[in-house]
Amino acid sequence: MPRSYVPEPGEVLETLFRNSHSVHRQFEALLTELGLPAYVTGPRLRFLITVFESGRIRMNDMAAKLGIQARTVTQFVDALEEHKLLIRLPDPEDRRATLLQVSESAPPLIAQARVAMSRAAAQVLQPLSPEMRSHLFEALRLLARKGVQE
Amino acid sequence: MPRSYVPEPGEVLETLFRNSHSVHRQFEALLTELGLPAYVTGPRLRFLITVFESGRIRMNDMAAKLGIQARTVTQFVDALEEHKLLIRLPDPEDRRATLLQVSESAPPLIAQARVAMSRAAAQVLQPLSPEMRSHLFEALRLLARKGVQE
DNA sequence: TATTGTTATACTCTATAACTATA
DNA sequence: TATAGTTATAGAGTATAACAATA
Repeated sequence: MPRSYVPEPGEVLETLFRNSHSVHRQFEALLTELGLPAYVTGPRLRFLITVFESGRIRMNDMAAKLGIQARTVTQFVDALEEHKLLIRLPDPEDRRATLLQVSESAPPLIAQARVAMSRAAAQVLQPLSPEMRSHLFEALRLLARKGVQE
Repeated sequence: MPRSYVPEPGEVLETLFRNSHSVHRQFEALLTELGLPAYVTGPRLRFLITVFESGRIRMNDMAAKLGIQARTVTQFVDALEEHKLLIRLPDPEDRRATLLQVSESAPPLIAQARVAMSRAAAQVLQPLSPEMRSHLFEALRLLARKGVQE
């Protein structure tokens, strides 16, 4: 296939779907290999890291930020709080609201997870040249920006 | 960010994870918009299309092909057979085995789904130039090849 | 003994709808 | 009346383990 081949959009999407499962599995396997507990799944990690980067954030805002329902947020928080990675705080400005904050044990776990992510990525991206990796990243970054807008 | 920036592998993966949820949702929404029934989900469609492209295939081989467990295959087949999209045939060469084949009503539905996939992709990939789309496709194709080997 | 697919069971991610407490 | 979060419930995707039929 020549380098200038411009694929049908549907083809690109189909390729993306076919791969995402295998990529996710490789990633979760590496998390386990690095000694991270089984309850630290991909989505929970994404949730935890988002809270970590936000400092303190309302549950409601988490729902908006991740594009999930309030109910789903409650479930993530229940699971992460049970494992002492997250704490709920009352919002002093609105007694209906709840603020989230990571616990003291979260940052080391996040650091470990990032190592896992790095290794998983290195493994997954190994067949790509640095140039292609750069292209892929730029494409994903643009797609991400669009995702935020919707 | 200059074009020659080569990202950390972990960064690429994190971007991929952050986006895949939003992409999947956009896709499923379009499936519904095009009038496809709600039980035709992404994974089921992937399963159905794989059988379609194989002609006749053993359940066991489907598990290997998709990287899922035998139990999970049974579940997909149960669901798709219930909705008359797939049929089970006894394998004449091995009485333990079961062959899968799509039903007559599957091909039109697959065609419709491909339209949805095309539109979803066009929508998702809109922010990319044709050149970047081509790069993205090439990268995904290489990653897919690796996925098959594992 | 090993393999194919199923039954039994469980966990995670996600959603909608009804409800409680507050605003 | 509207909003924040929870309880109740459900469906989809995935997995492991035990089992029956067949090889």
